[in-house]
Amino acid sequence: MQKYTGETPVLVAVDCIIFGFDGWNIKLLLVQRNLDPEKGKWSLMGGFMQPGESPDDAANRVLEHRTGLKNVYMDQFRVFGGPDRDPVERTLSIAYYALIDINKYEKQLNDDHHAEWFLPEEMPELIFDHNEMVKLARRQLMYKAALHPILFQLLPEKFTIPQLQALYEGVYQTKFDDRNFSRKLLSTGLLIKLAEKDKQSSKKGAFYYTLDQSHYEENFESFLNLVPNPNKFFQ
Amino acid sequence: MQKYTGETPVLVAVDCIIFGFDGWNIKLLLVQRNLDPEKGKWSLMGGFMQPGESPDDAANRVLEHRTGLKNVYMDQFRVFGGPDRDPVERTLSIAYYALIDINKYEKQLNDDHHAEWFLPEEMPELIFDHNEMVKLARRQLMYKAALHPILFQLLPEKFTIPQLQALYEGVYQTKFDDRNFSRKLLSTGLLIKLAEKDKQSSKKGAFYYTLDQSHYEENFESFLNLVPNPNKFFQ
DNA sequence: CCAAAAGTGTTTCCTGTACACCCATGT
DNA sequence: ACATGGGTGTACAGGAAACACTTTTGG
Repeated sequence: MQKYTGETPVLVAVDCIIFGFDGWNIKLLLVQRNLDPEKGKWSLMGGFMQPGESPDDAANRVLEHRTGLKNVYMDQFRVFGGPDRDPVERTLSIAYYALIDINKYEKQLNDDHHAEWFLPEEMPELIFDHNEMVKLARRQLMYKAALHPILFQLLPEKFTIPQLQALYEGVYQTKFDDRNFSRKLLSTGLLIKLAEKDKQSSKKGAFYYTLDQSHYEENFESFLNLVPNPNKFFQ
Repeated sequence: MQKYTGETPVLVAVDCIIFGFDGWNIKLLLVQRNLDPEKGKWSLMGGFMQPGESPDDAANRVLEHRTGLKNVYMDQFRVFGGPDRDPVERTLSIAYYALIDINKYEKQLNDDHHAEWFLPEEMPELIFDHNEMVKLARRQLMYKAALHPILFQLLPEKFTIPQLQALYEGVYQTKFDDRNFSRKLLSTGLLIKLAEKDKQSSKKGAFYYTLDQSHYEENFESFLNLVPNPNKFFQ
């Protein structure tokens, strides 16, 4: 077989920044690295791309292996490729962020792999350039979630509007006006109201909603305005 | 030196979708490929990432080598990594789009490298998955230019508002209202009016403007609304 | 009956859009 | 004078944001 001679191949890895939401806070899933160098230190979930795999395949495999979840929302957001980013050998990393429903996550795997959920403020130091990856992923999430309804991916099938709001407030670290928030979200036409109420967090109870899947997919690329004054977060 | 054993390295390339604007139309710069396979066929400008180079370095090198231009606006927008995308050998491609001032481009290099500017509608078939890359790059350009003032990068130092409008109309393939367009752009505070007028295209003449560089950089990440009814392009 | 949270109403403001008109000037 | 494009003025509609109030129900 013909080859491109004289070119130097490099290793290619994928790294996943995995976001979850526990009802109050956004959290990140980290693992303790099980190979040298930096064995035992905290890192993102990642792995090398295998022959026959596309980068997306690799990212999905890593995610399934670590969390037991398939068909997860993922966004490839940046390649990290500085020549010295991995001290062992030149490795290119394709970074993805993933949004998962924390309730579907299998705790069993968690323990097996020495994985743990962290609040962004309480994260330990990570290996290599993983700190930078997390920083960029959080920014990217804020950017995209201001325009597109991706945060639904972090919630269970049915959820209440106050839950949804708590999620947005977690991502943007601000309080939003309750009344405007619910009206804004309802006006998108993305939500289907259910008969059932959640009575856990209040006496009156909040109605459950689900996502209108077809409407969601059709208008996903359009610009919405889900966050008040988004520019204040990007200046 | 320690190594990750058992992992398969792959070649990594960068490919650049280079946009230019000749005053009336958006154009794309393509080259005739000078190595096998597919020698002589049209392709994007690309090259392999070299040891010691980051992907951004590689993209800048390719661009400078082919156009003579440095410090060009580039955006890494997607990795193309299907296992069979290059028939010769597994190659990952990191795709960038670049926006250049067509007047600064050196025609000499053009001829040397068998490069040519094409209208998007008149482009030849390209090798590998380059057609798909172009398609995605054009979409990405529309997306980003609706929110951020990147299209200025395609114009010379000084330009008139009608020129700017023609550019936007080229990118979105629509007519915009002249009066609203100029008012909207002026209200961004990005433009500095010059004393001089361009009398080429009208008797009254249109004032030249330049970009307020500091304002541009400071607010680059904020959302602007530069395009009327942007959602119609993404539904 | 009161407290606590859900969620609907109302008003104000501002921005995006549509459309009419005046301006400058080379021929 | 007049045609041709450049640019400003105006008027309206709809959406975003600020703030008030009612509704529900467990204790």
